[in-house]
Amino acid sequence: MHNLLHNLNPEQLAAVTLPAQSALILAGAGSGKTRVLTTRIAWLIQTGQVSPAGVLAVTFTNKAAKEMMTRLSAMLPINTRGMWIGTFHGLCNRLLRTHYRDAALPQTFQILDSQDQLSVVKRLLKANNIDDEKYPPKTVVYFINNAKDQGLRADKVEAYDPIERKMVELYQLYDDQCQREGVVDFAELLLRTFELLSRNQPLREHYQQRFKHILVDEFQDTNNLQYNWLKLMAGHGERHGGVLFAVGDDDQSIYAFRGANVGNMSAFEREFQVQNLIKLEQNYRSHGHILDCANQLIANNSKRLGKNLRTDAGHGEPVRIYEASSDLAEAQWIIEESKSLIAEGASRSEIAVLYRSNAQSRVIEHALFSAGIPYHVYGGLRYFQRAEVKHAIAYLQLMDNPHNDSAFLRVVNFPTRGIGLRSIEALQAAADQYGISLYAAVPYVAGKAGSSLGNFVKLVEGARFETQQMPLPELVRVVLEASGLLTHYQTEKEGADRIENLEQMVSAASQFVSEEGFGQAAPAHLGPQAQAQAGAAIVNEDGIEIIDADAALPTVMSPLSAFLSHASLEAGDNQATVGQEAVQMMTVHSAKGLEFNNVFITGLEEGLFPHESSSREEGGVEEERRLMYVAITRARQRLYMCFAQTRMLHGQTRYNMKSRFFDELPEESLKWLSPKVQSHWSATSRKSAWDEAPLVGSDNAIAQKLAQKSVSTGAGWRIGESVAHGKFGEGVIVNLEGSGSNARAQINFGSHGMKVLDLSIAKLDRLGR
DNA sequence: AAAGGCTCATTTTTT
DNA sequence: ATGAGCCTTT
Repeated sequence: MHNLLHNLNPEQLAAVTLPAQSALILAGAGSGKTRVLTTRIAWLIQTGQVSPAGVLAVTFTNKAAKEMMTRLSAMLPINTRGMWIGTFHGLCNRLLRTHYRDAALPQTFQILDSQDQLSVVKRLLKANNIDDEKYPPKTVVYFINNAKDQGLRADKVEAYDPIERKMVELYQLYDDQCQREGVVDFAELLLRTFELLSRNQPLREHYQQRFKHILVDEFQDTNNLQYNWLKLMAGHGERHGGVLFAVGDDDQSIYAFRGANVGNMSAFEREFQVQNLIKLEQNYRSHGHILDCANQLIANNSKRLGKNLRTDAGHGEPVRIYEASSDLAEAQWIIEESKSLIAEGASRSEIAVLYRSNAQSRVIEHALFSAGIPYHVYGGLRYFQRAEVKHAIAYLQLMDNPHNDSAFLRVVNFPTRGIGLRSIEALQAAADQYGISLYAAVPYVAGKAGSSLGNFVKLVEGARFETQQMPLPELVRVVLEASGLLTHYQTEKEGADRIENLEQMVSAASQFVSEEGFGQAAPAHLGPQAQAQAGAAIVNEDGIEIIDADAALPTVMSPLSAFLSHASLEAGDNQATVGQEAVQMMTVHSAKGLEFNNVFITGLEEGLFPHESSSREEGGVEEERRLMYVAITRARQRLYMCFAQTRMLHGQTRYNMKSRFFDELPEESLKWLSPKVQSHWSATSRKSAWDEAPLVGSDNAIAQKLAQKSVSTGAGWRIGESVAHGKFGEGVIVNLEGSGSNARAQINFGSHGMKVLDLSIAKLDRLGR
């Protein structure tokens, strides 16, 4: 036991060893949050306060869940595989698989990913002749998900205008359609579980009594449904209840746009009468200057629970700030600095380039590529989302649940087998008429179309029959062949990568089977204890028989069903080159939870970061500031920030002011690097027309304009330059016109708007550094 | 059924 | 500027 608690600081120790009461742990960035969470679980188990089966640990991402299990395994000699550690969605899936009957779902229900959900809605709009201009599918999806996240079914949503009434109607139709198909979307997993346990008292009490300790990670990211789900599980306001241990950081709440409600933290404190609030403020990650920046910046937010990070490490290097003349120059600077970091011995994977929006990555990628520096861009399509993989999955889905219309439509004519639009329309009509799935409607379609469709059905049935006794990886291999997918891509000229991805699915299946313990004869792979339990009914104190989820899971789910859930719930990696020794590029959002020795925060300009759309939303700028806080706290040793005077965005040149966040940082922790002014005007190493234009002339109209203007005014003002005006404050010169005494400047004063000032009259100060 | 042309939007993302 | 989705053409 002493081993476990060894090396914990006083706050961490207090959090880990709290009594069995609800607690809120305010865990600052880099304060050892995951360590506290996992050590708490280990300590509870080791001291005999709870058995591994009595722990429920909830995370948002599979990655976090996996990490928790790995760390826990290292601390205790237990098998964490059977433990209830997972994402909200993964845990709900587990519960619904077991209690599918009570949840009114087919045993082989399948999970729609966002793409599939959108396609269901599009189909629905078409089938009901609804104008998709007036009701854009994306908006409808948003409406539905939003309602579900609030815990509301269609009959409970209040509509205030005809549009909303129609939306509610569509919501109902959508749910009906999903029910017919035997599919559930992500939000449905949670809502269905919530409703199941709300209405089924014995079941609810069973789990409430079972889960003595519930632990939640990233609590600030919970939405209302998730919070209510946790309340239900913890038996809040009920006789049977576990203890809720919530860990989060309100300063790192950056997902309001997808329904996260930071207010859940204070709600939890109030509703659970939390006596144990512990702040983890000791930071083990960043040097002093970096933390000072983070602290001073976030102090500008009004709604905070309050927290200040401290470190024992020294000040370290000051934060270096660079004002680039253009986005290209910004990228070039990042290259130069990265090169010297690498020359000093920094590993490339310890350099991260962060940006507010994905569009910014392009220029930087280009510069890194030209410089021959390997890089890796986060984001993009994940493995299970790639078209060819989704096609293969669709065949598997049809074998397991033929009523999944999305899967049916995806592959009924892929590879092409002469089933065109007309056949599908006829089939859809029959399906609508009888209220059945497309697959089930096939026998009702006569003629040639009927026979092609019939052949497709035979193909699926045949594959199902043929693979009945096969281990999962072999099954996948057979389906890849039988579906014609492999042959199809073999004949295609650009198909090599796709074939490779398809082949990879066989190994993904092998890996899944061995890692998740879903061998063909499932119970044999479990430990003796689980085998004894498997399928056994548990009688609770009310004398009601309940099949507990972990006893029943392997018997209730075929390896195929399990693999399909896995494909939906864990979309896989996004690139072939994982873990390469490469510079890491990502949005600030995806950097959350990561840390690097060297971090660049780029594009720190008004309109970009903070993003312009944030000023329109209530609390938007505060969320942007938290985002900036997350960005800063990713850095261990060196932090770089930069911005550009001119930037290409959406095909237009923009002149942004530097970000307001610079004004919120402690000057003594910063080192402003004077821009190499001539680099913008005379750089010859760069091929860009933009940079070369003033020297050699070019057909780049904007560059020419720029060059002429800067000469014609003679006053020395330059487009992109920052200035200060007595009345309007700081601004950026966007354009220059006229010359001599007629010289005027068009200046963007941010919140004071765009002004055209006469340069011979207006008093302007240069703001260059 | 594939290829080429047009319009349109374009913050952030996991499950 | 760029790419995705949709529509037209071959």
